[in-house]
Amino acid sequence: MGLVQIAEEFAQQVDAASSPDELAALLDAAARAMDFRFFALTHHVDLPRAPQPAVRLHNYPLGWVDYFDEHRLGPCDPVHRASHLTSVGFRWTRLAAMLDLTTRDRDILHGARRAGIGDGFTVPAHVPGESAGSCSFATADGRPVREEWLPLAQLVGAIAFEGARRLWGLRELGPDQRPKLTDRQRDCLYWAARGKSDWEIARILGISHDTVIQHLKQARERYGVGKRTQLLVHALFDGTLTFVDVLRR
Amino acid sequence: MGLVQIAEEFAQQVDAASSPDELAALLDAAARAMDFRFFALTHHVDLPRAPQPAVRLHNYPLGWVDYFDEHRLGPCDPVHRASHLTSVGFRWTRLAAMLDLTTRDRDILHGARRAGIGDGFTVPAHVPGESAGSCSFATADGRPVREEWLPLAQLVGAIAFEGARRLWGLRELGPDQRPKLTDRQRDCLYWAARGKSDWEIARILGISHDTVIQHLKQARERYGVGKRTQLLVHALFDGTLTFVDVLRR
DNA sequence: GGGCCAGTCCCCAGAAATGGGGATTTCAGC
DNA sequence: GCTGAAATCCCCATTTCTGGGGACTGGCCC
Repeated sequence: MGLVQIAEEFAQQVDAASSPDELAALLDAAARAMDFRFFALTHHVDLPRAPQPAVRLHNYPLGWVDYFDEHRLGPCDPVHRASHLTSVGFRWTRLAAMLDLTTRDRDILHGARRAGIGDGFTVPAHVPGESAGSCSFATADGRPVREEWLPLAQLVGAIAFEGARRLWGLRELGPDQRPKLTDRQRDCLYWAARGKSDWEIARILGISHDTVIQHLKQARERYGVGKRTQLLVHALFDGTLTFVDVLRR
Repeated sequence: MGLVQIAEEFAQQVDAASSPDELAALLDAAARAMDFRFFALTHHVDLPRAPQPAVRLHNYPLGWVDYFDEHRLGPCDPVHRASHLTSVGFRWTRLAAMLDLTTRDRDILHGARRAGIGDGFTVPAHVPGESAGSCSFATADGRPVREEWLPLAQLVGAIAFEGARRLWGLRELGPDQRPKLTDRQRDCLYWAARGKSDWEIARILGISHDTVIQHLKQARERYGVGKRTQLLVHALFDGTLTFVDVLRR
């Protein structure tokens, strides 16, 4: 069976999974099939204090997990930090080239090795507005990473992360929970998000100041919020606006 | 040659490419190899310090590009909006399920069809705090998307995006140029994002109204923006805040 | 025709945010 | 012991937003 067929089958199984445990089992099997020993799919947060729900699935040795949590490595683990710098998977051997490794980083990598974790490959996964995350695969210490599996690992990691997003309900909005804005309301909100005042928006759209106020007023009503900031967050969350829209020059 | 071999070869070629034109040629060839006709790699950037040209590589028909620009569709293209809601590639047929399509959205999709663009597949890509974008592949109108190529399209899209980041020099800017907020600034922003007024935040945090104003003032300065809305967008984009934080009840 | 909705415009009063000045304390790092 | 950053507090004036009232047009659907 070709690698891509494996990826497709994996995707179907992930789609069918209905619990984090099932997803973990699928990842465990996939990791082993690719000659890895460990997997770790996680949001990069300080888990002990993070607001739920943050994603974390793995089959790392317990000793390592305890160490990790005790030292609050979520946000500072070098593998996680490196995964914030790229959009495709990378081998851990490239870490030193991607980051300036500090003494502490080296300690962390050493600690992992002592816990039995060998070489690895990490697939970053980011969705704007959500915690940064990644899906890593690692060999048992002493065993090499098999290059020929890495493209598949990239696919499997991405698919698994998206599956986790679904299972954790990170973007669930009830059937008709999504308020709809009119085109004009969205126009106004778009410029408001870019930091324009109502008066400036009026000039940009060629309508009166009062009309802009009116559109934004109604947009707030539709989302049931009273503040421009909340309106913006909701619109970004449900895809009415995107970061690209708002941040682009 | 297996699909994964194609991906590996593509990755090597992208690594070797030394100009956007070369990358475009590689993408054109890859798209055709996957039975697509068009590709479009758009890469929108937000780097307050170093103004970067936005990346746009594509082989769309000129008529469509003109239409797109004339009507200033950039900010509202539904494909771009959807690409911010997921971490894996999606077929355009799923757009309606991912977003509420407005009349204008349907017009855009119609316009694309009239310009000869058929069905497509879009791979989102995001690096927190730095850039977001996507790589799309589309068939000529009337031709179906070949499902069996989509896993490869996912790989090719991701590799191409990362190649564009390299070619546009985005990776050399150093990781930690982006603004960091102090704990207190983040506390204030967190509550501001949830719609609290400065006065309410002061009561919640047990500090004076003026101090809250001060923290938010300095937070705006760090991001180089003048409005609360912009501050919020930047913080969400680079992961300082997440939707989970802000929308959780 | 009547109802509904999007879009446009107008008014007002009060609350909130922004941009400018200041200031002190505490604590970590050199 | 000095420096710098963070956190705290205070004042001012101005702009901007929010919530409350209205009104008129042009489509669309039944």
